[in-house]
Amino acid sequence: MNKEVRVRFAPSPTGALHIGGVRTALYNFLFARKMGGKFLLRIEDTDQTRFVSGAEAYIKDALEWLNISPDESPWSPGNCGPYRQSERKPMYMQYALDLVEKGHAYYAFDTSEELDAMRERLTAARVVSPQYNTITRTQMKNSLTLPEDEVKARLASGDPYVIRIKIPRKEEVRLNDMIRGWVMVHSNTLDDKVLMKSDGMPTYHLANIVDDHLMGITHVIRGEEWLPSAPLHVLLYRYFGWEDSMPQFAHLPLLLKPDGNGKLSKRDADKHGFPVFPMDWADPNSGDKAIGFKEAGYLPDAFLNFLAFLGWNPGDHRELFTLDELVDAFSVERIGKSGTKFDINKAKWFNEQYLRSKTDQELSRYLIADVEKDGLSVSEDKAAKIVAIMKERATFPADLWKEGKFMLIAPQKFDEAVASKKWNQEAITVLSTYKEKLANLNESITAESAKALLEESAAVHDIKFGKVMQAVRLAVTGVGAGPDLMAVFEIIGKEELISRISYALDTLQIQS
RNA sequence: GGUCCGUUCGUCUAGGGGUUAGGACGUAUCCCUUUCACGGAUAAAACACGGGUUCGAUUCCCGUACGGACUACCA
Repeated sequence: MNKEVRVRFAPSPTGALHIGGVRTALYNFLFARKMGGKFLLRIEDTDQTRFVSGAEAYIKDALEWLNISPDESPWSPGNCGPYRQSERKPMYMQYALDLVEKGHAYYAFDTSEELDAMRERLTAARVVSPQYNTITRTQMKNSLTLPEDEVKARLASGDPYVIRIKIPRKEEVRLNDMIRGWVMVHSNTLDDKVLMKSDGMPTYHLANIVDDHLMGITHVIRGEEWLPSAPLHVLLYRYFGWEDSMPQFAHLPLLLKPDGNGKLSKRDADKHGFPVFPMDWADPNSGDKAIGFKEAGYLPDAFLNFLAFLGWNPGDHRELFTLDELVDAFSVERIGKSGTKFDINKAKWFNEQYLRSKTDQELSRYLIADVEKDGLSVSEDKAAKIVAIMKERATFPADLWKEGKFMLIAPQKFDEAVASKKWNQEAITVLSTYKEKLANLNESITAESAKALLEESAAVHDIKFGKVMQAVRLAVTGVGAGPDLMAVFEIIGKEELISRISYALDTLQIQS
C-alpha cells in the first residue's frame, strides 16, 4: 500500500531565511505537488537562546511571496499540530524516557566545565576526536557509571541532567540516500549526542525524529549539512521501533560562494553586492540589515525558476519553467550531487526573460509607482507606451523608469563626448528645419509621421538622414544611446519635442 | 586531525565504455539597425591527476590531490 507522500520544511526562526533554505523549501514543495502529497512546515525552535522575533513571520512571508506556501503549518494547521516544536515540548520527554528504559539512552549529569575538562584531557592525550562516546562515557558522571541510588537521588533532588543516546560500540549504520545512494558509517565514529537538554527541551536530533514520525513524514529532503548526523537518526528510528516507517532521505548539495570556498553566506552578499535572502531583513537584535531578492527587483517566478536550477535540471534543454511546469518536470533523481556555486548573472538573465514576458499593462504598474515617487505623473496609456519600448532593455522593473526618465524629463545637459563628435552644422540645419515643420503641423505626431518629417527635413538640405540621427537623439534626450528614437518622439509629443529642440539649438555649441 | 560527501567549459549543467563531449549564463566577433539594447549567427572555453579493468575509458574500480560539510545541552 502506498502511503500519501508527506514532506516537511523545518527551519529554525533564528534570522532571515537563507536562499539555501528557500531552495530546500522549494524542492520539498515541488516533490509534494509532483507526488500528489502534502508539504508541511514545522518551526524548529527548540533553542530558546537563539530565538529571533519576526523570523517566523519572515519565513511565512517569503514562502507566500514565492507562492510555495505549505499545506500545513503553524498558521494553517492540519491534524498533526502543534507545528512549533516549542509548543510540542511536553511530548518529547516520554520518548526519551522510552529510550532510557530500553537501554538505548542514559542520564548524564556532567557540567559544562566537566565536559570542557574532558575534551582538554583528551586533546592533551592526543586523542584525535575528543567526544562523549562509548569509551569516554565510562569516565563521566552518568547513569551508566554512577550507582543506581545516586542517580535516583540526583533526579529526585532536581539535579540538572541531559539524556544522551547510547551509541552501540561496533555496528555498521547504513542508509540509502535518494541522491547519494548507500552511505555507511561505523558507530564507533558516532558520539553520544544529547537528546534532551537540561532545560527540558529536546535537541534537534530527538525532536526531528519524533515529529517526523508523528507527522507521518515519508521523505526528508534537507541540506547536505545533515548528512553526517543521518546515521544517528537512523539509529533513533531503530531504537524507537519505527524503522519500517522511516522516511527516505535526500540530502541536497550545498549552495556555495561564487568565488570558491565554502557555503554561501550573508558576507558574500555584502561583498559582491547581491542578495542571499528572499526579502529585506533587519535583525531586531544586531540591527544588521540585509537586502532581499524581492526588493532588489526580482520577480517571484524568475527567482523560483533560477533557484530550481541550482542543483536540479529537467534533463533537456528547456530553462524557462512556470511553477506548474516545475512541478511537472521535477524529480529527485535529477538533483545533482555536487555543491553549486551561486551565479547572480544567471539570476539576472532569468529576471530579464520573465520581465519581457509580462504585458505592458502589468509592467506599467511599476513605472507609474516610480514616476509618482518622483513627484511626477503619467497616464496609463503613456506608461504602457514607455514600458513597451523600455522592457527589452531592463533587468528589473525599476530600470523602466530609471532608464526611461528622459521621456518625461527634458535634458538639462548633454553628453559631452557625443556632442563633440556629432553636433555639427548639418545637424543644426536639419533640426532647425525639422522644428519649423513640426510647428506647422496641425495634428499630433506618430512615430511614422515624426520619421517622415525628419527625413523630409534632411532631404531638403540634401543631407542623409542617418548622418544626423545621433545629433538629433542627443538634442532630444541628452545622451547618445536609447530606444527607437521615433517611438520616443511619439511619446514625448510635438510640443515637448519642439521645446527640446529649441533648447538644444540654443545651448549646444559646435566643437572643433 | 577524524568521519562523511563531492570533482565535465569561468559558472549552472547534459551525457555516458567507442560522441566532432551537447545546452544555458557570461565573454568575444559578426549580422540586423538611427545609437544602445533585443534578436540572430559564429567563436574561444571542460571530462582534476595516477593506476587498474577493457580491444577501447571522460564514463566502471582503486588510490592521490583538491574542495566542501560535520565534528555543541545550535539547528
